[in-house]
Amino acid sequence: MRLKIDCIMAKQIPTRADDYAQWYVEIVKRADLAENSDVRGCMVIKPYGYAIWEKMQQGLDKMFKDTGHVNAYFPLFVPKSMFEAEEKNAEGFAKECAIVTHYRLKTDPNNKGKLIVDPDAKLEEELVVRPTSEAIIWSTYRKWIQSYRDLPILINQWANVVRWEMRTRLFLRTAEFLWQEGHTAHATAMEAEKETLQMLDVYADFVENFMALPVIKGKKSEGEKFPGAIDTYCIEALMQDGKALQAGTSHFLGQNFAKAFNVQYSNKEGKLEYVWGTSWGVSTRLIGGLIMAHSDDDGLIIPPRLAPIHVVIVPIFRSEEEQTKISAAVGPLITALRHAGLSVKFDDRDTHKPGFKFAEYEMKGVPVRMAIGPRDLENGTVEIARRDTKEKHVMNVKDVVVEIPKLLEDIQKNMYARALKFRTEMTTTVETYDEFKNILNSKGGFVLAHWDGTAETETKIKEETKATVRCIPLHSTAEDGKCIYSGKPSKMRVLFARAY
RNA sequence: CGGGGCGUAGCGCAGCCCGGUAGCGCGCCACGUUCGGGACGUGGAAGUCGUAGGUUCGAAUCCUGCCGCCCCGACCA
Repeated sequence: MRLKIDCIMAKQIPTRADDYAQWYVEIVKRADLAENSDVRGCMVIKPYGYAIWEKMQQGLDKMFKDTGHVNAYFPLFVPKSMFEAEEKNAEGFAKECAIVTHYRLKTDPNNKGKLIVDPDAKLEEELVVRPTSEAIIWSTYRKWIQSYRDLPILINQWANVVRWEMRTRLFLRTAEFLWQEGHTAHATAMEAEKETLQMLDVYADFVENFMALPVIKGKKSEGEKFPGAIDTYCIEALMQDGKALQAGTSHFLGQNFAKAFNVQYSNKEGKLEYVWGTSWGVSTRLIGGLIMAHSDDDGLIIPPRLAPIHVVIVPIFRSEEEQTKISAAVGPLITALRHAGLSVKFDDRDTHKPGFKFAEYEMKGVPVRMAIGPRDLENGTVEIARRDTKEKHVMNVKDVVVEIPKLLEDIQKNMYARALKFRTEMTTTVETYDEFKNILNSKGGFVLAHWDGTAETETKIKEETKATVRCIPLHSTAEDGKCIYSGKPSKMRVLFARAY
């Protein structure tokens, strides 16, 4: 309470060290990314936040297309009987489904101006609001697939889904969220497995190169895998508070959905076989990860490749005359920078002072700020400030168009390097359960430890420490050891962490 | 669903215990001075006190019902 008041007075937000969760919420709100709506658990994504999502969409969509996928759109509603066809999938999501039971309202005869659900308009069959689209998509694929010639089907959809979570947090877990879900169908298991891993690589590539966030690729344990999948692969990223965030998943579905929806094809020998499937998705949760991984106590820091605005230009003037002169000088610069493919904002509002604008764009995480005042006009210079390090330096106007793109690249690289260094420092290898607990309670982060591979041990560790097996890393070397909990033999270390 | 808390101006809150007809900060509007790191002064607008009922001469304040939200837990791949 006291902290809150102080923060408002000082126009500052709680620091990460003070209260990480509150810091996160304040960044989201003050950077104008999103806010809680009047609908329980659902957020309004504001223009600036949505612009980041659009950047993510553009980056991912191109990568999907480059790997042969096309976009399509399937219905929001799934008839209950269809939803329950794949048993494990249905069970896994049953507890968090919103269901449509009626199709009409009517005026309340006992309460003027109010509406009630019309009891006569009960649906013959309830409609589930999709928490994920495997069911509706596989029931459609059934109609599309007869022969091996119809395969593979490589489809992605950009959509919203609803999962009625008990507790929600802006971007990280909301009742409705935006995502993309890829759903592919293949003739062979090998091809489907290859697709699963290919998309995992696409996600890792995107998160590392666009979001500047290193990830660990791995496989989920039996207990953590997607309901209805044979194998779930994931990428795990580390946030600044030492907790892990699952940034994307790619599932090898085997023939589970093909069998549930009876999707068969004739192979070259004329024999009927069940189709092999995959699904994979990332969501607006990535925005939450972006914030938690990179931002600082002064606000958001957006990696240039996802920044809606690359460069903001703040003119410094006292009189209208000065303002006019600066605008004239800035004009060609803006044109040149835009020609270089950059998104440039010239903030010449005279309703706010420069200091206010500096703080505002720092809060919004704009990678590069350029200030131009009377002094610069005389010297033919501008002041350049980079958001990631807060460093400022004076630059000749003639160098701007060449130097800014280089600077943006440097910021992108620096952000990745910083996040990688953090993750490296926050990854600990332990041999004993005591060590394991100590690390979790002192510094947190990723912990590499031996595990016997059983669900019982996983559950016990989770109950006792709140840490879970994030994944069984794909690229780690086999190493004989003993499970930290049970002492049973283990062939390799797995990645543990407390997670979002 | 269990435990706790809160609904008062756009936002954040005080007032409630001890009933007398609503206040503070930020924001907003106007004017002036400011403008190279979140400016200041003066004036101003803005609230059926969540909702329905009860007690009372009188209710933001006391009582009861209802609604909504938040936090902790359970839940959440």
